[in-house]
Amino acid sequence: METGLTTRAIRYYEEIGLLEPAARSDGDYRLFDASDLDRLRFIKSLRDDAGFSLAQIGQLLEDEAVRERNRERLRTTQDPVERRALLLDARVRVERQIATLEAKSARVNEMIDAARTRLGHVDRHLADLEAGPDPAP
Amino acid sequence: METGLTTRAIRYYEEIGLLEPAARSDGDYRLFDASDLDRLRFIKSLRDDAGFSLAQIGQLLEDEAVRERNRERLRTTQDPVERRALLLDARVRVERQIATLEAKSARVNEMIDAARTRLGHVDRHLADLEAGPDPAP
DNA sequence: ACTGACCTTTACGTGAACGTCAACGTTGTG
DNA sequence: CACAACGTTGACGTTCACGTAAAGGTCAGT
Repeated sequence: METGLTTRAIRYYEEIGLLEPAARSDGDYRLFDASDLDRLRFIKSLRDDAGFSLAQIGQLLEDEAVRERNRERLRTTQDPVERRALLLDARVRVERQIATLEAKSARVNEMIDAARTRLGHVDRHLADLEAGPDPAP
Repeated sequence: METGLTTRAIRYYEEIGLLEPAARSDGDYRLFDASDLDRLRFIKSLRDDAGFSLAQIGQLLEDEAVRERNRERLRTTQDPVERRALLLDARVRVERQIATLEAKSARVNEMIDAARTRLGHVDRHLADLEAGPDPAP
């Protein structure tokens, strides 16, 4: 597949409600437009690169969807109380997301720093070897 | 448990060789010292926070172990050819680790940025609501 | 119209990462 | 020393995220 995902994986994502069922051709073939492909690539990246479970990906995508719906609702209501409620709800969702993501980022960055330090050590040893093979004890 | 891991999980990690079998008491109870607990917490963090699979965690830990052994070997050999080989091997390992980690970090940071932007929007809307409820169209 | 290469669903299989139960031993506490 | 509350090892069960075969339909090319 174009996206690196198998047909089976896409079907599974539809089954568990991670994706809206794709459009179909006359002969029941799934049809994907450019935005569908973007979405699929995004999911794959979250899964492979960021290491999220499908459940977490679902949460993130659903929060996005909720946000879309809330934007719509924000435009159609003038009631300040409801507007405030919608916005506070949105704020809670986004802050929760950020906290989750930052915990992950912090841990990964710690590991990158540690690895960089190791790389530095290795390179220093290599340079030593190049410069002065068998130096004085 | 102290670490948030269940007994079963720890047993499983021993089974698959992720951990060296823990020390045992007279009655065959597992005994953990402080460094064992650190190690367990580290694994849990990699799993939960960073989202690595146990296989990946095993790779990272094994690379660490290989590095330890190589350090030992480096101290005991003077042959520049072997020293160079050991160091180049170490370099490849570390660079592969860094690449993996940076891909993950980049993706996560993208998502954090996106989330922060959303949070900014939400806060601006909330501020608008606070300042001027029902402004002129 | 036919072939081969695609797609479809249904349904069972699989590997990872444990959970859970049974049967039993150990250890701290009254 | 009794006993409740912990631990131990099998061994089977479960959830997630698909893989894979079976039985068929579809589409492009000849």
